[in-house]
Amino acid sequence: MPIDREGAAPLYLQIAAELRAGIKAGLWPAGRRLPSETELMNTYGVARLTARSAVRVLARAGEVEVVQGRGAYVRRAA
Amino acid sequence: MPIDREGAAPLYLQIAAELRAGIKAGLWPAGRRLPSETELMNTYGVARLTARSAVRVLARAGEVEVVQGRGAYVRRAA
DNA sequence: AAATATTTGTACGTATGTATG
DNA sequence: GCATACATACGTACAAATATT
Repeated sequence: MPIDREGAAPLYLQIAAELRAGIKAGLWPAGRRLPSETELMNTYGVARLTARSAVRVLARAGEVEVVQGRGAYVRRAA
Repeated sequence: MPIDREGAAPLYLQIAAELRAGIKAGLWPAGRRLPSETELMNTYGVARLTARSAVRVLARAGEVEVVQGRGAYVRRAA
């Protein structure tokens, strides 16, 4: 599902939703690393800040753990 | 020509231009290695990312070839 | 062979400036 | 003014490839 640049929701929330859907679908199981910010930039055609903001949404919600120099890792569901 | 931090052009483009000028002036002939990213950092007083970005400009243009663990080598003009 | 140093590659953290709605 | 979004730039950390000792 491509992101909608005209649409209502902010890009970073759309991407966050995509990531959530991917996690739920088992695309990235617990312990797996999410795509890097650079990969998200390329995948969605957004700036790094936007990619970061998306990942941060999941991090704040405790769904992933972000580690400097490594990446964002999926936490096992509680 | 020192780089201009206030100026219009982004630092990495200014440095890229400097490197191009050096190549054209024969400072680094074909096959020679450009200064390393660390050297560029020190020479221009910039961060590594900025030095990298400058070299990448030339690499994308096919003017140099970058090899991990070695450096950026000047290609002979076509 | 092994250890160390050099150099590029990748990745996140942070800050600032600009533009738009 | 504020939130969103892009671009630039510095900082930090670690991995991978290469070169040297």
